[in-house]
Amino acid sequence: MLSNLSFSVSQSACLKDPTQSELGRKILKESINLLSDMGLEQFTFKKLAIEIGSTESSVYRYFENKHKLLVYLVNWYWSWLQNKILIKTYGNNSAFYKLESSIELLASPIEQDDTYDYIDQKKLYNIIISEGAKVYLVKDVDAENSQGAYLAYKGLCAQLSDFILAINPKYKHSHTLASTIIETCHNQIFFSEHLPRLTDVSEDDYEGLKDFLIQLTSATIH
Amino acid sequence: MLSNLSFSVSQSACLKDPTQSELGRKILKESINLLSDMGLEQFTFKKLAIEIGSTESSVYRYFENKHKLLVYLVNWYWSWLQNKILIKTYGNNSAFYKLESSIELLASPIEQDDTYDYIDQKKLYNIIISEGAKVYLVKDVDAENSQGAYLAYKGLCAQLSDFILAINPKYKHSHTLASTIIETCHNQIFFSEHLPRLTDVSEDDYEGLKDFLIQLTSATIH
DNA sequence: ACAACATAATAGTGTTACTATCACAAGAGA
DNA sequence: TCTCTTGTGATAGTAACACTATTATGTTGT
Repeated sequence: MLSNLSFSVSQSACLKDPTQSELGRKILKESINLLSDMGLEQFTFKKLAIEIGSTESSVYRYFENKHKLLVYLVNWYWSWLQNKILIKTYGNNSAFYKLESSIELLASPIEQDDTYDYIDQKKLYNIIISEGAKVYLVKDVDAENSQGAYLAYKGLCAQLSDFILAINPKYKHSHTLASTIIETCHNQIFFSEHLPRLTDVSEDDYEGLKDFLIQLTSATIH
Repeated sequence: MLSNLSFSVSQSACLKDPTQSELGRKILKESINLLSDMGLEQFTFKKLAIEIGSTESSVYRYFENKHKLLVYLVNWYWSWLQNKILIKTYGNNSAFYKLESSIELLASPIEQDDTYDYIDQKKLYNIIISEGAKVYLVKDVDAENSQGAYLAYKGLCAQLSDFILAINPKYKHSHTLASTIIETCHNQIFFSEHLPRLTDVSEDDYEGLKDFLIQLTSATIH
């Protein structure tokens, strides 16, 4: 069954696999709640420890610091999304359908997938939109990159790039366009919620955003 | 002379106008150096104070905190850039030329403009690319927005939006496309330097980036 | 000569981001 | 049963950070 295809999350961001223990899963669950509520800057391991009824030092056994925890969560999302795309585009559909489906998955409010009860995907999606870029907008991006911190993002980008090239093998900017689609999606949702003068997308108007992205993509490729 | 047109920077981000005193100008100059070198997270007022041979408390008389200082600098850049665009597109040129010129200014290595000797524009451009998004990716974005922290960005976006509408008055996503162009420009430069698998733009290949953006824009609008 | 102002110098506070150590409980193997 | 490991809790401590407050000093304008 394709729908049961599992995916793996890179363990390079954590010291110990948080999915394998009760405390680890509580850390994931509660950090998603707190990050989604208060944002990365206000979030601390102290607050998290209080929330899960544990201690700072216990949290540090799983993650070196809050940035690594964010990297883990963002990677989880990228891996999960790529998996969703693979499932949806499996089979011999047209390349354009595949790209369109990917954009739809990227720019859609998440439906909860209860396979992972320690991950609230709607809240995780909020975190991606508000905090996602912070995983790479850091001084030691190169060091983290060489440790594989962004492999899942690159995988997703490569996937979209392949769909683009299948539509037009001569298009020279498939990766550029792929990452533009991904980033624009999050930016525009953020703008629609907080800086509406920067966009024509209305709050929660995912259809409008999809239309924009699909029209932009297909016009650009051809 | 249009080239001498002056521009004003919103003073809402600072407690006292830093351009009006020797210490204020030193704060601007040295904070640009430090931010460009070490990034926002490692930057502190303590380090800045040492660098300018002053004290933390003196710096606090100009800016409430380092985030406000970043907001000031980013606003300075947006205002300066919009001014550059106004100068370059003045007169009855075609709308497409105006949009193309704007993209060129956005996606170009800065030539130093020595009118403001306390602002190193090349370093400021680096800060925009690596830290720019952090001015709005914060929890209290709505509060800062209502205090006018992003007026310059909105102004620039409105400017590009007008050019887009002059080309095709029926296009429904002029603001969305405008902010997409701006954000994509910075993202892709960052990717080309740090995460090359996410882009086809090579490091320092500003021409390639311009070509991508102009082709994307003109294909999308028509 | 005096007032107003900008800056320097110093001190202090609460929080953050860790690191270290020790104690304890559960389970696994000998 | 004994012991060894593993995971967790409890406690303590440190350096840096993000401020706030106070007082002193020097400079400028009237």
